[in-house]
Amino acid sequence: MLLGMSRNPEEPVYNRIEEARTTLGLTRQELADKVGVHYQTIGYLEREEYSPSLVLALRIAKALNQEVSELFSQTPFKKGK
Amino acid sequence: MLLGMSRNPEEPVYNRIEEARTTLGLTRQELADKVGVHYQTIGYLEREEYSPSLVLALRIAKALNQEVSELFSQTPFKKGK
DNA sequence: ATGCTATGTAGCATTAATGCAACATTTGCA
DNA sequence: TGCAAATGTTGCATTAATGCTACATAGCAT
Repeated sequence: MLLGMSRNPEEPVYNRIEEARTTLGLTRQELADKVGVHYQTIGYLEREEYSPSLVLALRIAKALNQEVSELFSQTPFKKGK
Repeated sequence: MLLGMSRNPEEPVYNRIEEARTTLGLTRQELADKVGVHYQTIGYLEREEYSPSLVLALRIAKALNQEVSELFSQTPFKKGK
């Protein structure tokens, strides 16, 4: 009825969170504070260990002044946008 | 320690899935098949009983030929777009 | 009326997303 | 060098999202 094996979903979602975050000179902790999650959560997302809920994706997009479609994609991003 | 009370989250996300779906003349079952979920799941989303994962939101947007930001929002939609 | 199709609802099981704590590692800077 | 901040990683608990089954209801044909 239990197993300590979370972290590692099925369907990948690629993102540019780290790129957009560092562009704004923000630390993970600061971004986490802005969107109201733990700083580790930002880490998991940047490393693409799992994909966010839609609500979180919307909050992050707003915090980073980007469109959801500019930040997240089902297909890998090319270099330098 | 348990309660059969799922269905009913905290933070609402508004959407136009039903509007976009009927515009295309699709049934819930058909949309569900296109995005690979249960037809009830589409129902729960349209009634805004919970919000989708980002992956599902991306798939739905693609199936309905819309931008994620056109389909989902943290603030209610006005009438007729 | 009968029947069919689309939709609403309820339960319960499973899995992914997130919180949170603890500790390792890396990097920059005094 | 060493310290401190930022980040990586692990483990476990909790909750939301989804699957799935079953049944009720509503509308629209024939």
